[in-house]
Amino acid sequence: MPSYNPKAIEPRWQDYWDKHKTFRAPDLADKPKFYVLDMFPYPSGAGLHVGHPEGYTATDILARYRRMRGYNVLHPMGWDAFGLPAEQYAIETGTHPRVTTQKNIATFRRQIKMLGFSYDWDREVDTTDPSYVKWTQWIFLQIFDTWYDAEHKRGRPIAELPIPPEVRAQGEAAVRRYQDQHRLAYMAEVPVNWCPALGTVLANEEVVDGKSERGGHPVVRMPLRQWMLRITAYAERLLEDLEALDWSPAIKEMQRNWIGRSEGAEVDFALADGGPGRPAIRVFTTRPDTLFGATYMVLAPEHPLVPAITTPGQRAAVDAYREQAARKSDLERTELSKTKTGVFTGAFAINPVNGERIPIWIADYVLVSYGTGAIMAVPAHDERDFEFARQFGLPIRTVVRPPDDWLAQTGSTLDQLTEAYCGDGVAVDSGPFTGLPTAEFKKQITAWLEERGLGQRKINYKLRDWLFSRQRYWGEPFPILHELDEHGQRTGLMRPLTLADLPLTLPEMEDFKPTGKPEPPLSKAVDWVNVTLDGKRYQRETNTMPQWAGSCWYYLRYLDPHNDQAFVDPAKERYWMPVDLYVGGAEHAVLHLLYARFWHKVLYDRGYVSTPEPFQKLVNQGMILGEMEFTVGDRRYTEDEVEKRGDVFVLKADPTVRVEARAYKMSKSRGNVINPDQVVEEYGADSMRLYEMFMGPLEATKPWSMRGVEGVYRFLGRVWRLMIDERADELRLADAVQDVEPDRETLRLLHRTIQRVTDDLETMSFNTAIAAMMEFTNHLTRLTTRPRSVLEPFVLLLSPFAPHIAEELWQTLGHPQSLAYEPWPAYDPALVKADTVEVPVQVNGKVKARLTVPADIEDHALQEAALADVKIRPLVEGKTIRKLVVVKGKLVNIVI
RNA sequence: GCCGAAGUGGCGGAAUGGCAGACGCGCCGGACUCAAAAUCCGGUCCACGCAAGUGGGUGUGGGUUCAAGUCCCACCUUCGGCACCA
Repeated sequence: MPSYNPKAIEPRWQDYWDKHKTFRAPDLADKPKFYVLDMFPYPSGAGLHVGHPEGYTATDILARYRRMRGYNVLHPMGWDAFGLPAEQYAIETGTHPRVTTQKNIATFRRQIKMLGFSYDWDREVDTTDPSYVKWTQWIFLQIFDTWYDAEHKRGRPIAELPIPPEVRAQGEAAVRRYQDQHRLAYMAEVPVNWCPALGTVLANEEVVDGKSERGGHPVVRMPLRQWMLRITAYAERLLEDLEALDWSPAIKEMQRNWIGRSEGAEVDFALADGGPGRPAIRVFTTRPDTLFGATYMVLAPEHPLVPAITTPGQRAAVDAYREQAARKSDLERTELSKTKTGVFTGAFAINPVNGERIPIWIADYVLVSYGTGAIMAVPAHDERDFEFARQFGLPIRTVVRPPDDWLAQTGSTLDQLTEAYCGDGVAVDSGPFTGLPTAEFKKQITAWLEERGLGQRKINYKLRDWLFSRQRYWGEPFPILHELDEHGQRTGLMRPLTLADLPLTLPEMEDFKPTGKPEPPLSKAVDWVNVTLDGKRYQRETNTMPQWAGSCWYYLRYLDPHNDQAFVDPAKERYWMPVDLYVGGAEHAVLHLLYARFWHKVLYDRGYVSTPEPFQKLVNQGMILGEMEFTVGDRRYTEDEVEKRGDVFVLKADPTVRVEARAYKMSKSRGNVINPDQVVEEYGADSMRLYEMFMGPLEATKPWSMRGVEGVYRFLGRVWRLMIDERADELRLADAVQDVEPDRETLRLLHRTIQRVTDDLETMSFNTAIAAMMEFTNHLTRLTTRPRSVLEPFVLLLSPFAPHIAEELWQTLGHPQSLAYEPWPAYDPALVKADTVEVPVQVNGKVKARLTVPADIEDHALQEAALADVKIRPLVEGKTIRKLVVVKGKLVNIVI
């Protein structure tokens, strides 16, 4: 096989690496460690997508590079294998999800192995494996066993939760209930997103525009008793600790927005006309400085005080509105938000700052789940309140003076606003606070309210507690038993399983279909559900955990995947953590990363991990789009049929027809999906890897191009021919390869290339690293004798990118061992420098001449040479030189 | 609407404030070949010109600077995220 034949080379080296366990990472080595992690895939039935190898190749290159730099590299792969699609498929075909899942994993493993990634396959994890589930359940029990000590800002064992004496006085059951209310994992009756088509409840995050994220099925709201994780307790730390992480500003911002911290005040509005016993209405506001402008209040329709305050005359209208709101999904609530709706309750409240009576309304633009579920409405300074006030003819009172140009621009006057002014300003019409700027007002009014017991400073978050249960079969069972009384009814008390009881595996069931009701399929496994323990009867929890559970800690299991005594050995955890580089798609920017960070912090508080954050550096690879398409309406054209005229593409045949030229997201329906199997079949894994890295910056969205793959394939062919005799029948070195000293320029270019590739690897600029190697290859191609001392380091440079061809060449160059642990080539800075350089000479910033001068030329010599140049002299003669800029060894600019 | 990222040849893209377009694709020409493919060599931002050359050019308009794709201000477009969060 004398010509480059990846099909012959690649499987052989993959076998070699497998057999020799070349990439096995020793547990605890003296070497510095480097933990480089990919977001593990969900093994879907569709097989690997070209998007997967993009991130995997990037991390693989760095893993191989770091090994050569002497690091102990941890580079693992596994399967996020619980999840809806496998179960959906199972329901449709009657196949057990375990069967489908294992089949899909086998496909994914084959495809990933065919790309030659240097994973330590001994560390492979599968979230559905009972030995993995065991520890997912164990971690859940740790969360269950933890309460959040707000004072010390950390999670602590539930046994350390202070029990108020009045609770203790009520006895053992009361204490347990009190504890259960404070656990980080707790059960609550919550309005959930019930999806009838999927037969499950979905997390808020799994609902997009009122439809299920998977499948786009409609979702309705209904109250249900569910498991919740108290992620909100960690909101502040999740926010603060972002600071020190080496993540892209975009992702950090997305997480910050999701957490949605806002600072303000809670203020109590007393009910008018009420006796001393009537409760006050508490609102949250970020603008306590606008209290004097509050002209009405709004409660969420679900607010618990609504029935109590509604006057008889308004009851019918209020009840009707509440019922209507309850039926509406979130989608309908927002979609119909063009015009605001609401109903007056008939009740009035007293504005605490001025004693004014203001009406209390209910409206669905106020959400029961945020803040206190009630607001004070300041229509002059809040867009939503302004719109509502207009709708219902409520008074609008300006209490912050807008800037004059804003008034002019909007056509407003101080008394007649045409829209709400939401900016800062100086207070007007605000009693004793009139004249204060917004920030100062906020401070003073908050203190004023606190003194009088009317309010206090308050921080609120958009982040909600995490709905953690699903009504599905294919997930981790909760390791929880519900206590039954003598009548077989649940008492509400729970008993966690112990480590010895784990893993609690799924019962084998003939029928794992959803029940069609919010009753989980596991409830049908009667034998499994009913348990007697220590003479007491229990029922197992029949919900299962969501897919996120397994992915919240898999990066820890890789450290010690076969340990059956602990989820990870503490010494190994200390050695490897944190993850030095985590690469994956931006679709996980918020949820997976936030959930994993939350679990990690709980484990950290409980002393099981040593770092407060799991992922030190995070990089999101960009999306790979399909090939460029030229379309007019639905009609597609080829590149040859169109041309560019000015800024747009038109048909060659009819230039009046404008052609849409762009690349689209790959999708089955569009028919533009690229299959990695085919690419590897045709060009080999090395070309696939190289192309995905050469397309452009890792983080950019970029279109696929088969011609581009061909381009890098040709490059590898050129590299091959640099060293291999193509005409020979046997694999042997070309005659041009000789043990001679390289010429000066070749040596310089070699060192320059080492420098460029090394620097680019450090900054993950893979595309330019490849360009540098291409340039060097072009130089070597022109040489008739090619020194071995140049080719060998070059092969090492190439090896992280295209490992199969590099191993093959390395072996042919006479090395019997894999190059995986060869030292990375070093460059000599002295050799990188050229002897002479070309320096442009500008006159008034325009290049007019070029000088070839010694690289280390002194400024004054360069200046003289520039002025003396034949092209420059006539341009400057007789003119006054106003300024002369000399950039050392780089450029001369003469300003006249 | 708000937040974030990005706009450079026919295409993907490259450029610590210092020669815009590296590298690759495509295209044009040449060599090799009976021929083709493959390969190798050369050319390829646009306009004018036989040429030497001249002028223009990094989404638009301004600004800072000896010098701006790069820095500042305003705007336009595309992509991604959030979206009644008080």
